[in-house]
Amino acid sequence: MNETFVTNWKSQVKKGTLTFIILNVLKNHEYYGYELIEQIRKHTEIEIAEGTLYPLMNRLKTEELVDSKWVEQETGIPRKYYSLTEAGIETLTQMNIYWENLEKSIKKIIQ
Amino acid sequence: MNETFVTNWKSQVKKGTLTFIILNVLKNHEYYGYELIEQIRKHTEIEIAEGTLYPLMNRLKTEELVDSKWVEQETGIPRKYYSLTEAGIETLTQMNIYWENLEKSIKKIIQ
DNA sequence: GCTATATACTTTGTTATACTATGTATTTTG
DNA sequence: CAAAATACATAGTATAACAAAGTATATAGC
Repeated sequence: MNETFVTNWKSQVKKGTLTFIILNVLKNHEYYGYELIEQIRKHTEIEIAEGTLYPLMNRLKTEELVDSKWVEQETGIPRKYYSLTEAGIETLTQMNIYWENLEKSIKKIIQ
Repeated sequence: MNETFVTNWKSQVKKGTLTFIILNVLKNHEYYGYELIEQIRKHTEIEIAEGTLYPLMNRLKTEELVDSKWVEQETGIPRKYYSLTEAGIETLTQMNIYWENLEKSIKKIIQ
């Protein structure tokens, strides 16, 4: 079969959806980068490479959709915690509307 | 607000979803390129640029997921009709599984 | 004590793909 | 007769996921 095609397609699907997922996850809870990867891997079946997440978080910060703060640990490496900004919440609202619409459209096409 | 971000995000979401949508549309019906754009615009709210569709269809043909045939018109420009190949159907099955999973995961995260 | 693994963040280079813009050609509409 | 719609095509640009590599600390096994 065409394994490369499907593999590649999955990676393409992540463009956009990852941003959307991350922002939604941060809606109710602060997380640090490594934790985000773990949480999403556990609760969904989506694998996020570190080389994907950290640049993504920096983009979100540049866009001022998320804020970050370093938190020193009693033991171990300091963690950078991310939280949604006001702009992030507003943007997420728009994204949720678009996604709901898209999801319905696709569902309609599939069945 | 951050309009550019959302606009850009929508374009990113299309990467991957477009391929998925096109293949699903072709599952039950043959269409020609221009018609695909129209059908999808009417039935969903997804806009596909011509400069997006035609290269996409060529990729799908190179990957042997779709086949195409020119059909002369009694009047007007000949149309290139696309249909799914066997490989296309199998690939689509895999994609549908992944999508269903992703959709559930996102739904779980959003609620 | 040493090594491997896990944690935690970063950067560089590559690749795939949507989009803008432009072009060709035919047909229909005002 | 000009403009818009139909129908396909391509070149160039921008974006984002990913692999791979690196830094640094902590822990578990031998």
